[in-house]
Amino acid sequence: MPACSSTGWTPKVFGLDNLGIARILREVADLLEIKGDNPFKIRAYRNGGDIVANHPHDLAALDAAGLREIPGIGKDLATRILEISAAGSCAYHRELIAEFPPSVLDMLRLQGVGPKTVATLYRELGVRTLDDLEAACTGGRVRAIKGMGPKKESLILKALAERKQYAGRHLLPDAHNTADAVVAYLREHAPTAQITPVGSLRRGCDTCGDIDILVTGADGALLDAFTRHRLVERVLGHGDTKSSALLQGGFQVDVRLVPAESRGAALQYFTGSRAHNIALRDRAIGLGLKLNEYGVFRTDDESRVAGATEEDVYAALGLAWIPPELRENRGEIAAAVTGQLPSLVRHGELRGDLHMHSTATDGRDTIEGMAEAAAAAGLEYIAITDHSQALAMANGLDEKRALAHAARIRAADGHAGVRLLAGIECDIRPDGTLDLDDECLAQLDLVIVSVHSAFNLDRSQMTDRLVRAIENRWVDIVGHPSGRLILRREAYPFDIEAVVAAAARTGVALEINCQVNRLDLSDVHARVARDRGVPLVISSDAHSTRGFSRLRWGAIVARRAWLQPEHVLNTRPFEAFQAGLRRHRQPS
DNA sequence: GCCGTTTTCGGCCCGACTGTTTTCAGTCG
Repeated sequence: MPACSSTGWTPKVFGLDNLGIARILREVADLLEIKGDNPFKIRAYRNGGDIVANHPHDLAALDAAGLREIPGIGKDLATRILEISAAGSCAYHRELIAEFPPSVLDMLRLQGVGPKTVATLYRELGVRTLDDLEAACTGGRVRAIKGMGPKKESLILKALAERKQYAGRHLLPDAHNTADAVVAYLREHAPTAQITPVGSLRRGCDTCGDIDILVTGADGALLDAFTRHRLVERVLGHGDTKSSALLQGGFQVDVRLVPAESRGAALQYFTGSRAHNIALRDRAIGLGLKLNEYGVFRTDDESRVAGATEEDVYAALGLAWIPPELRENRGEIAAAVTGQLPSLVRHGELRGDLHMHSTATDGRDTIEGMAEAAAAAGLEYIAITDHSQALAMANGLDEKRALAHAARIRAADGHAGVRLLAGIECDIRPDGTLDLDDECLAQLDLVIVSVHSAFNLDRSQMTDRLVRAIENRWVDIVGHPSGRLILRREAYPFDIEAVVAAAARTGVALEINCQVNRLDLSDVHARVARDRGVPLVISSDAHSTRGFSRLRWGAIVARRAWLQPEHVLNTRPFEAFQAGLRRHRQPS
């Protein structure tokens, strides 16, 4: 737990949270790259940005010594982070902005446009914005530059058009659907080949930028077939071992052929995050080995040590096989060295689902219908948790209706062999009080509390709101605790440490909500909760009988958060689950 | 800019593909 030491603490005026700090560090890296600075310095800043963005604790609360304890943060980065977290920016960043207008960074995001091109366009043609760039291309000025030609020019124009059409990233389930369709198509053309999606999809990241598919046991004809897939809009590259194409809907799909003896090494290489792979390569070098996508080789005589299976590759590096969801360089390599990797929870281990809606409010199906669908999904128990009155739009329940609804749920207990709990998803008002009185909440079997309004409170107000709600005697679970909508809305600002501490103190569980654009808590926050001994639940928030299939995505988030079955309340049998709820615990 | 059982300097992951070249630089993952 980070603590503020007496030295180095600066009261914040324009302070930034981790994501804000990370954004500036990454921007420094981009600007240095355009400037043509030392590539390793660029990497240090970019790496620093990744570390800050994924750090579970609020770095603004640390002093220089505390920051420097984080691997990858040295003297200079610690200084920059302190400056940014106190003042909202740093002098070094401002110096770089003075050299290159920040609008040139938009150009870096274009497919096929890198830092050298951006620098050249700016210096030779004075291109500062995407509009400038479009004008330069249509005016034929880009092709006049040495090293560029008409193809480059039309490539940039296409990239500009696509940028307008597609935002770039996609929700994990959408990526899965597209990947499944492409894999099925490839299987038709190469029935005996081994075809596996890798990359961020295999790691289970909540969004995917593109889809990587690895193929063993096929030849170039399969790549030809891939480029003829009916959804392919544009072929970005087509060689002997790799083809890239842009699909309708904005997905970029890369298909790579690898020989059988390299399959494991390629699976590893194309699955691991950049940080995980760099750490593994470092480790290989330390062992006198070289790791690339073809295998593990001895440095001295280039002889092959491993490569056919992932297990062999990790074993050659002295490591246990690491589940793909953990390959983010967040401690998994150290755990693999000492044999302390977690035994991750699996979707099939979920016995219950604690968050769903029925026709009483905004659900589409009846209590009995939900019970039948739950049974079909292999669940042993569910909680029906309709909305409370504040959500008038959803026909939310007042105390009287909530209790009448609870009676109906209890009357259906055991329907289709499923145990039913009479619950509620009760709104948390802006001041942290709840939308139903305690007398009503006390008579229910399970109470989830959620924020559905007033997202614009400041950080301390939102933190107080959540903590106050958690402290209500009858609250069992906090639903979608951060309020984020992936690719649409950032999480509201709040202090995860304070919320987790309150949950730990009271025995309240935090939810991993499985709505595909929520996945809330996130992997990083769920891991904080786990580390503090807070119980978690994985819940579908189903609004119809089809909603139970979403539990799959929550299980992936849980795995990325290093959760084992014992960390997840709804892996327990019914009675043990009930005993784990806050209302049945003895007050401490 | 970071880091250290090869340590305070001198390393730092690396190969495929494309376009503009005629041997390679830039981009991407």
